[in-house]
Amino acid sequence: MSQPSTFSQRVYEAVKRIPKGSVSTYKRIAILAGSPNASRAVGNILHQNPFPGEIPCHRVVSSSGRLTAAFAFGGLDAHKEMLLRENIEVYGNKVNLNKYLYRGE
DNA sequence: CAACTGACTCACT
DNA sequence: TAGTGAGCCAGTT
Repeated sequence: MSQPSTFSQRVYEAVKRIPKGSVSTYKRIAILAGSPNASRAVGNILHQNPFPGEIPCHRVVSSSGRLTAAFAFGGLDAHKEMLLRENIEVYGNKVNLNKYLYRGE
């Protein structure tokens, strides 16, 4: 736990770090995981979602604040509902990154 | 071991 | 504004 071996492990940790009421982008997670260009890998890893409930993947959106259409829990609709539940306003299928984006510390 | 896929992003037309 | 192409990374087959 002190030394996450796989990139995926680091991705999970980064996603879990996102505070409630905030969102993060795949790119941001990739950077936190150690690879700024691994945005694709992040999406793939989250899609596997080995720990639904522990990994708030619904707080992870694309770089433009767009929600994912292939959400593992039920689709874009479920994704939107979860964001609304976190007090995050969703415009159509997008969120205001300028307002909800978690900039880390 | 090599190739393909995929919740991505950026740039150009 | 919208659509297409190329580049990058990790995991799976």
